[in-house]
Amino acid sequence: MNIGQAAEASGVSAKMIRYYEQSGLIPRAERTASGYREYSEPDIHMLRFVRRARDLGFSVAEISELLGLWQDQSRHSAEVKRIARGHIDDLHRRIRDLQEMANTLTTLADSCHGDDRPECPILERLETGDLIAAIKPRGGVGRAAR
Amino acid sequence: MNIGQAAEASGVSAKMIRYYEQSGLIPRAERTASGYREYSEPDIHMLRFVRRARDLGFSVAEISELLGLWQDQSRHSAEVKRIARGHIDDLHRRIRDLQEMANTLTTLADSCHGDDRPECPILERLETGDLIAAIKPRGGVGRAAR
DNA sequence: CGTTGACCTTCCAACGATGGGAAGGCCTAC
DNA sequence: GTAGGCCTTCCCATCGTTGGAAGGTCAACG
Repeated sequence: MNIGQAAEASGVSAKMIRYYEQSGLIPRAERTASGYREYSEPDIHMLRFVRRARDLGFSVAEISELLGLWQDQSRHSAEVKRIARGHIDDLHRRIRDLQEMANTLTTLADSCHGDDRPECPILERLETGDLIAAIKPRGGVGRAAR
Repeated sequence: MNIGQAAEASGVSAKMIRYYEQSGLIPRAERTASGYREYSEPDIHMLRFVRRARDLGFSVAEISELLGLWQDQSRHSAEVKRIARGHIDDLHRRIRDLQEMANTLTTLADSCHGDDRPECPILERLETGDLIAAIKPRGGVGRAAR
């Protein structure tokens, strides 16, 4: 199976398949005499595993761990669960940060008339820094969320 | 005021101040005879505005719009509100995507024994693709969230 | 006046995951 | 044999941010 067909079958773009191979997440694919990558059913299986883990927001580093455990018949499920829990915590942190931003900004927007006058509490608060509540005074809420 | 002091006073790192200047978000700073950037109170004011907008998760492009309106005495608050609402919608989309991931993964993790046996529903579901619910079948949930 | 250390300057690179595109080779159907 | 659709590698861009190297400047201290 060509890389294009593998991409189609797995839902991972050909670009990303090459990238995953190059970065060591997945093993080097077999090659035909002319240099084309060749994929078999187990390969597609693995690619789908990777895509589903990506859909759950796992980083490539985490997926690398998960793939290792997936292929390790003597794994302990506790290890898998630990990785999952860590990722869930990460997701919750990001959700909380975004929610704080949304809450603050919603309060600001609600207090803005939104008409053709220039007065605007949103700009005023951004200017004075009196961001009502819940905004951490320093330390990268905006950064952590990106 | 030097860039270091401006960074201290505004909460924007010197690195980022240079980057913002270079990318056109903020105007070119005054320079001393020896080439050092010089910042005055209004400059610090603007930098603080930028930092607060970043803390609320606005992109640099959005901040550019907001800065323009901030300095435009004939602005319409409706325009500011429109940008804010757009960003709030974006935040909610990202929150929803992350929440879906967290929900699915929590369900999976809850069903995993987490002991020293290899059996693990998390890996099984990643393998089979039967991700219980709420996971969009395709189309970059994982991508959109990053 | 000289040295030292803390600052500043510009330039280049990296992160993480992904897409775009160019230049060139291969394969298949007609 | 040729067209056009694949494939290959390589480089670039994104976005916001940080790190570092190489070199200039400034203030304080002896």
